[in-house]
Amino acid sequence: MQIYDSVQKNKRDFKPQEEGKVSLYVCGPTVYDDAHLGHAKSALVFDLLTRVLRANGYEVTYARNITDIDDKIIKKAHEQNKSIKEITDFYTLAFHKEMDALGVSRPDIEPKATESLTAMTQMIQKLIDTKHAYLTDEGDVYFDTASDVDYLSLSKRVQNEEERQERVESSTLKKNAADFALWKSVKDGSLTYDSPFGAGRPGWHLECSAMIEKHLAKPNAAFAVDIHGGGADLLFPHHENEAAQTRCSSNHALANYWMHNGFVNIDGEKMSKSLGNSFFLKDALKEYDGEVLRFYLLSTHYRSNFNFNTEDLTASKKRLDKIYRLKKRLFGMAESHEPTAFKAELLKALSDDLNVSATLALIDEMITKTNETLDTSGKHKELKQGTMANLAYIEELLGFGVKNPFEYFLFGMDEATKEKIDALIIKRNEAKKAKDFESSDKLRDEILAFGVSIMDTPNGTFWEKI
RNA sequence: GGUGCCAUCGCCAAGUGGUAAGGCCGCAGCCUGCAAAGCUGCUAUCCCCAGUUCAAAUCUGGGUGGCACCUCCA
Repeated sequence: MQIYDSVQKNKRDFKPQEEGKVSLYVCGPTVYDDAHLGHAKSALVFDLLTRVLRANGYEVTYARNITDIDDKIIKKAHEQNKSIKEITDFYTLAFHKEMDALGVSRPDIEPKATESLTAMTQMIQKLIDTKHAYLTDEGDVYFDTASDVDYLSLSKRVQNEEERQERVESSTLKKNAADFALWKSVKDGSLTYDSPFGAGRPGWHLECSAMIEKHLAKPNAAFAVDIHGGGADLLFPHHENEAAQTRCSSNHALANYWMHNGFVNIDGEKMSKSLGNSFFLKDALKEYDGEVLRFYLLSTHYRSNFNFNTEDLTASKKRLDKIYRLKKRLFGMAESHEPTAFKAELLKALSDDLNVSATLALIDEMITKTNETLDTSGKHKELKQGTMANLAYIEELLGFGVKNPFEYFLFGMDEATKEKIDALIIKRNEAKKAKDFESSDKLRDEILAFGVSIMDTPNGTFWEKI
């Protein structure tokens, strides 16, 4: 398997530290608002990664955190006159529901900041003991970036002299502009947690380092985790700071491989709430099957920037439809347990830094070839069983085609409408039988008006929601 | 200003030295009462210029045009 390392900036052969075992940590959401398409993209990318790693025989331990301590959460709680926990529980539940709709498997470990405070304060203490952190007169604890010779080695940023010399306003009492908070003292009576450094709240960067240490790191390994992932925006300062905290408080570096997924834009513009509906995942899920969104968001390579628009989304839906039509065509067939060339090629393509485009090309070629053979004559038992195995592998690796194919084509249709359509189809077939094509075509137009397409086959007339 | 990424058919998008995958759209055809679905065929020399090489979309240099990060952000 090959993985592009966004710190070394090249594709590297993947080798976990411990034979056959992979530890993966991904920065998850701050639960103060509904998830947007960018959250979906990130979750989807690392879901795919874990599937491919597992298919390659690795035993993967995947952790993705939930940030439930944050100023934005507190602000929202105040605005809505609710407790912090009400807010975080609500958005955590919503996040899970939406990820489920996208077919994103749950991580093995999902640590929360509120449940990691001991790990965090322990890490701060270590950093203070080793002179990598200092306490200010106001009770804040800052990481001393000047004490870490490797600071900025991750993002390869150059700190200019001006910045280095800068003495920040006396109120913050930071030694260096780049220094970041490990613990913020809070005296205004709002939410605080106890710590040896006084009441306050942990700095945001800290939780990931602490959680990794607590849940994934092996004491004697050179790297705390094999792979660390997240959105491209997190490389600096978030991951830079995480890396600094870990290397200065323990005897290992944070991660051997770094993976950063590209950003999602909407119609060429950076996402913002002013753009309205499609910003939130929950709204997109009202309009489209979660699996269509999954297919679409994964169809572009994870490192590229992604430009969300309905035209491309429709093209993706049509591609997914083809998988489901083949599933309908072979519905009920047994599945071969023999290895197929297709499965090997699929895994090979995905193992090349998640080359989804090459993978989708393989899938389309497989579908076309199968349909072509099926069109020519009846039998082909072996082909059918092999194809069922191929489709099952596509489900396992990519999560495409996991639904009942008949139900898939009914997305968003209520019972009453379905009954109306079925009734019209019976009427149309009667007209067809009587060779009254004028009536039957008129009835078809009525059916099409429901936003469906219909197809006459030797086995009867079927319809699909477009 | 600093750091970095990108530029392939109308649209989406692979391909990182050996002569341009795949999908959507479009056109022609098979099938069909007609359609739909499915299948077949057709559609690019890779932003520009110069260079390296037997050979470049792929390497180098210079342009031009996008974009991201540097502040909370997936």
